[in-house]
Amino acid sequence: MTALPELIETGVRNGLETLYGVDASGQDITLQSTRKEFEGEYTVVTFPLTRLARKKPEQIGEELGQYLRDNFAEIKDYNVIKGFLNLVIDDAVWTRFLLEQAGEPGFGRSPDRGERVVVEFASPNTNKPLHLGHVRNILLGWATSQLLDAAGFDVKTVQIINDRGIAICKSMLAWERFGKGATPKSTGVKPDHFVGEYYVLFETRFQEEYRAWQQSEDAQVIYEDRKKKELSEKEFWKSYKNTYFNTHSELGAAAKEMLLKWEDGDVETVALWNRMNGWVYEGFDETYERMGVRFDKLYYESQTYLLGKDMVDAGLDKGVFYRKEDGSVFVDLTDAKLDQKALLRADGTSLYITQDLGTARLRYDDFGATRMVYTVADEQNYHFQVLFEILKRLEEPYADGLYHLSYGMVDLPSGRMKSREGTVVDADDLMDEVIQEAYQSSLERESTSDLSEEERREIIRKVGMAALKFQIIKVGPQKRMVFDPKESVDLQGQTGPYVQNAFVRTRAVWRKAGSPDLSAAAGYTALEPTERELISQLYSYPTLLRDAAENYDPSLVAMYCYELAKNLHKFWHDVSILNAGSEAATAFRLRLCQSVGNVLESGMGILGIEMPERM
RNA sequence: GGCUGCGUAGCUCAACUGGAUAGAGCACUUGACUACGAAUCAAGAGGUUUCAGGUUCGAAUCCUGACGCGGUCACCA
Repeated sequence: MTALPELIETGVRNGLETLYGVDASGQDITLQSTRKEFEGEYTVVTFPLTRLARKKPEQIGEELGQYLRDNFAEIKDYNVIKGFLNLVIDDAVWTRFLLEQAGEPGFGRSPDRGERVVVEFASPNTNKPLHLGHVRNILLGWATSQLLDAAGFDVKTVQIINDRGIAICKSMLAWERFGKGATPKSTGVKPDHFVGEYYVLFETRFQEEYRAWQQSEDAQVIYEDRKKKELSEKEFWKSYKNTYFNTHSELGAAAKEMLLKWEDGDVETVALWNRMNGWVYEGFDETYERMGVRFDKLYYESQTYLLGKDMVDAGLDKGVFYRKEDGSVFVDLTDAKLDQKALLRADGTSLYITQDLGTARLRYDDFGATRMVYTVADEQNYHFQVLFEILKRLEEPYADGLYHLSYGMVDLPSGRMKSREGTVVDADDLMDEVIQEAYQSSLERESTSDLSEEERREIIRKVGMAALKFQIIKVGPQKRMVFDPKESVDLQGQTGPYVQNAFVRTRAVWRKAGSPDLSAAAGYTALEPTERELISQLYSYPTLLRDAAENYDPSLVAMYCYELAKNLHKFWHDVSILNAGSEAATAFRLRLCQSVGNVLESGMGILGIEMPERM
């Protein structure tokens, strides 16, 4: 069976040729699904055809509609409204599709492409626990990886963990000085939070030190010397903070010394570093597991930050890069409307971008992937433009398959999250809250009262996580989004639980039906509008998945699932299944429920959302 | 300031990439459970798509300008 959109498009082209004698092979046919208020499933827009056919849009619609109806059994009828030709598909097409194709295992998924893609997401620092920003990153990255998997790619998920640098040294120093040997175990604090507390403690102590110093004579001299008219004293000290850290601060000096010792491989320092990072990973693993994401490989900056120098050499040989007199290496990207960018310092040490060059190659060597997706917030758009341009000029074999999955930051109603103002929303707390929310909501219902405590807890977990995940994933990646943690996460309306509820209904009716004989379904021919709507929606699932994958946009899948669930609810309300009046109708509707349920489970599964059998 | 992204109902988001009367949910008003599950359904109200021009059969979408809000402009990561 030819896919309907292709069938219609070629039909239109043939029609144009037959009716008007014009060659429409190069003509784009504007085809869309028919809006709800009109009859039909597909709509051809005839405005663009006026130039070819040299007739009015209405007349083209009329003539084309007749041609299509007469020549294609699939097209049963048509109607024309202004420049829109609405086509009514024969019910036999829908029933055949439902009974023969929609139920196939893996329906909607594309066949194997034999192409590998690496998807990076999460990639946190190790000095603090994960927060709401990471949550969006992780959900988006994971869903995209599953989406690409459904589109036939061989997907590997990775992250690069920033486990080195001054930040973790601050935590280490604070723990060493003020921790008195406390451990996550001895305090009962989740290990990554434990480490984060020492990072915060460092900042607190540092601020105390800084404020005390501001009263000193030295400080006053500096202030008098450098103050600017437009800055108040308070603002001046705020802007001077980094300089203070690097020049006067005792704590700052100690932290920097610790970093140097780490870089020198000092045994004690490295041991402490390992210990504290170990705690962090233990905590992260718990969070990842709760979120339902896995990684095929972890990269650590401590092991990769020196990479990329050989690629700089290769670039110099190729003449893509150039060396300045002081020995630093640059690339000139001004002809690509980008800037000049440093790749190596004068002292030969590497930079962030150098490391990214190296890890790109490393991933290629590790996986042989021809595509790589980087899930990183849009504040790094420029960085990735530069990175990708450089890799292209180096003629790396994967250079054409690079994609920056850029996403907008998550804002609170009060604006951007700021750790200094203590407005950061913790990932673990957030999950606790939504599950608590689902628990409260479940108290109002009796539907699972016969289940064991453990089963009910599991359902509540699934419902809460679905609410959280769906709320975040349903927003298009590029869009900055507002998330209000104080406002309870919705469980009704356009939400994850709403979709789950539709799924649960499809299962409930099957439980009730027992194990029925469905062979009578073939005898059902006259579809209800709500059934036709559901089936044509199922029909579009494979295309939807391909589109979403091509655009790296899981929100399209979320919206699709919502729409499908919505129609299932309407169907549920409009028609009777077990008391349908005929064996054929009951059997057919059970099949329909089954297929809708499967697709909902498949689509939501791609988003990392689990479906409960009951709720 | 240069570059860049965004601005849609009170709020959170859509709009199939230029197509029909700009759609959903939340909140608000109203109706539907002795029915296969009411975490549901149905109905109402809510809009000068920031503003001003332009392109064309047709603009939330493309172009120009203004206003507003982000991001980014290191031999930092």
